Amino acid sequence: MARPQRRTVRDIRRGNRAVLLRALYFSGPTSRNDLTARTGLSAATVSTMTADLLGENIVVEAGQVESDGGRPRVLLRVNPEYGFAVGVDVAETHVRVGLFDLEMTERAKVDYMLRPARHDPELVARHILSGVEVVLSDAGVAPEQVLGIGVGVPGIVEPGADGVIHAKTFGWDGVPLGALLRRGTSLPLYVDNGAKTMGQAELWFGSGRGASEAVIVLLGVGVGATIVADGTTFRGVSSSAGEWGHTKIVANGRPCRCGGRGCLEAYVGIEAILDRAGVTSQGDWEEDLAGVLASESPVVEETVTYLGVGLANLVNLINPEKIVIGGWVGVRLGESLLPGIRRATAANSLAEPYAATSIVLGRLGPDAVALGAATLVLEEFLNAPQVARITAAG
Amino acid sequence: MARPQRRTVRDIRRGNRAVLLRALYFSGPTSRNDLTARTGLSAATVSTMTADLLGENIVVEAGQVESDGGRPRVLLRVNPEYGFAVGVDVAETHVRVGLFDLEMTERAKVDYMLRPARHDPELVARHILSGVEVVLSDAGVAPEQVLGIGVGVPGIVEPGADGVIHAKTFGWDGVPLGALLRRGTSLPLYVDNGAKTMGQAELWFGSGRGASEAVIVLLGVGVGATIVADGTTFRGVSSSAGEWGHTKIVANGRPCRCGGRGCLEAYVGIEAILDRAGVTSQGDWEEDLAGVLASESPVVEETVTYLGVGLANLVNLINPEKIVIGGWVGVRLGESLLPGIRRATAANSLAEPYAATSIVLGRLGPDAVALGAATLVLEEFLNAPQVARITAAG
DNA sequence: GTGCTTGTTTTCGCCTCTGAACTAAGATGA
DNA sequence: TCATCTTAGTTCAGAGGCGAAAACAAGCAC
Repeated sequence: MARPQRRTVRDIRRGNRAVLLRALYFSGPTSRNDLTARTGLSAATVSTMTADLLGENIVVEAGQVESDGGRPRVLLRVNPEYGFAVGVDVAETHVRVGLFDLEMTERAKVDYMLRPARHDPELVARHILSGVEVVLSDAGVAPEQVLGIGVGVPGIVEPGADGVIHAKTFGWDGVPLGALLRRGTSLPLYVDNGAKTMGQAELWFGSGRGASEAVIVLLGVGVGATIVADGTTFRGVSSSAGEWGHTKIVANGRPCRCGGRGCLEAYVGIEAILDRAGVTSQGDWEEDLAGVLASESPVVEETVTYLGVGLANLVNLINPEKIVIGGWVGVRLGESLLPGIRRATAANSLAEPYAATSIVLGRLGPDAVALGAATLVLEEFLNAPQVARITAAG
Repeated sequence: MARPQRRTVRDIRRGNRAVLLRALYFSGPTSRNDLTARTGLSAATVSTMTADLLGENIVVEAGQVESDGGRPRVLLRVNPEYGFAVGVDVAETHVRVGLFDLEMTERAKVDYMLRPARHDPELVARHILSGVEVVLSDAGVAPEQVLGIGVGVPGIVEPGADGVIHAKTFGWDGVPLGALLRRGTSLPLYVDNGAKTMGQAELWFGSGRGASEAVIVLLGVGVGATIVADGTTFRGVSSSAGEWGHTKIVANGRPCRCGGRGCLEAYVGIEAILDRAGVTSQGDWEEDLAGVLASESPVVEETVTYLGVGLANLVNLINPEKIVIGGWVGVRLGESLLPGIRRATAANSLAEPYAATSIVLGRLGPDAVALGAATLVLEEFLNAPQVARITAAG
């Protein structure tokens, strides 16, 4: 029942080109010979296609490897400077703009502080646009070299060209951030939920690397998840899939800031943890959390249990091969409590799917949101290199 | 990060052939002219391809439609008798074997009763194999005409050729039903969880028809779900995705027969409903449930609430465009309580994803499991018609 | 230098799609 | 009755794509 999609002989070339480029990107320097094995394409096709890519400067040579008794292999790699991607993290307290080359090395970045409760959409858009200018000039990159701008934001992002956002905690209800940005730039824009961009980053460059069915959970102020099915982020019909933090684990339980009751976030979100521990925060949540973890408080054990229930629900429903625990709260909890979290998950899930899952910690830091946002641009580039280039130039 | 998959020019033909056949199958009698519009293929391609399909007897003519002032269109349809599919429902109390033509019209069926607690795998396999012989001879269909056998079973089915099953309630732990069956037949076999085959049936021929992102839930003795992503059943890494009945909605809640606590099934499974209502069953659960529903018992309202929580978790996590409530308990509850179920779901889910979801009742009866199992064969046929035929013949 | 090995490119045949020209089959109206 | 119009379906030539195999390239060993 998959959407009918006619194919013509040209699509093959495009598809195989993407396959080749992906192989080249993820395997690092590789010879044409290796590429035939990796992609399954014939040597002939690899040869002509790499010739094209070299001619377009998308791929460059990267030395040789002598072989015992035969012609040496010429190594190829994706040209990291063929183009650049901007990644933006719009968070509660700041807007961060980073410029990345194709290898996702950060070339420049700039932060703008946001006053809490001052999340004027126009201001945020201005920060992003001026941030783009700043990082470009800092890194000496021309706008024509930029393949696109990825933006990670809190809340739900409607599908569609306007990038309309609903973020209750932000006071945004129907803010067309994409449209606001498009007034100031003609570069391709990709707006997505920040938990999803972080998930994207962990999937491509962090602990989720190589997984095809996975869930990357984000534990921080908010609680969310990125569900990965068949190697790509699952978005659901209106792009809001993955709102794990507001699934209920205690029917009619603790009230949540979303207005509901018994949400997972109302147990394992940072505010909930501190509240349940009876901590009145002085503003530094990280320190507060460290205090709770160092204490003998039963809240710690309870938190592990609740988290285990939440994770077990994912195990039973999604049956992933890997669960990555990310977000600063998640990583902090995991550092000392991962074995307990695994036990709690096992206790609440079915044996078969649990046995198929490995639960690991994320290994990217707080910059993962911006990196993941830039990865949206990279993904587009790898899927259809020439098209992305044209759009960017136009 | 999707699996690299090289394509050659031949794959195009295969893919387009599948596209064409699907269009023909789901649109009913259609002219070549309509097919060009529906598939996006050129008239030339449609012409040569339909000629092939007519030659192979996969497609047949189905009359004409006169047009005002031009050559009349010749209607085409899939030949319902090109091949047949066997669908098997292995349930707690019986094994049912049905023979379906390509239009999924049931041509013959046979039931075998199972004594409770007498679920010998060998016996079940023998029932299935002799059932296949019976329905074939009843319908006068030769084995060579059968494209495959689909089997829906309780529990988790491991991916792989042996069709290994883990079904706690059945007393099956690692039963290789597929391997047992293969000893008695050379036809292609498809073994899948019964909730998934039922979901498949509702998706293709029932209330889920046309939905691309959907969840079909099954409420009966057990509670499960079929998650549909991009038009196909999502299975997870080891084929056990969708174990919704054992997701927790009350941390540390009521004990469940799976050994866990607070599972959804321990609140809305039929045994749980009756237990919570204080009914001691005489054996006729349908009557018992009717009694509970007719009473003023608060258990009814509570059940609606718990079900709403479970459904809301799906809404938040999966963001489907449609939720179909199936299974005999689900349909019975839904008949009178659907508005309340919708309210309870709304109360426990986020506004945006809830607004994007419609919650409807399943419209296929208890035969949906066998029908869905046969649909597994149909799906294979539509995806690669010629390959399926060859396998069946071999 | 001559043979051997291995990597890369070129040549050639086959396959698929599409646009355009062409054929088929009925309606219409003088 | 028959020329003309309209719409459906088929045929053909051309372009683009892939793979097998032959050809070419570039080292090593003796």
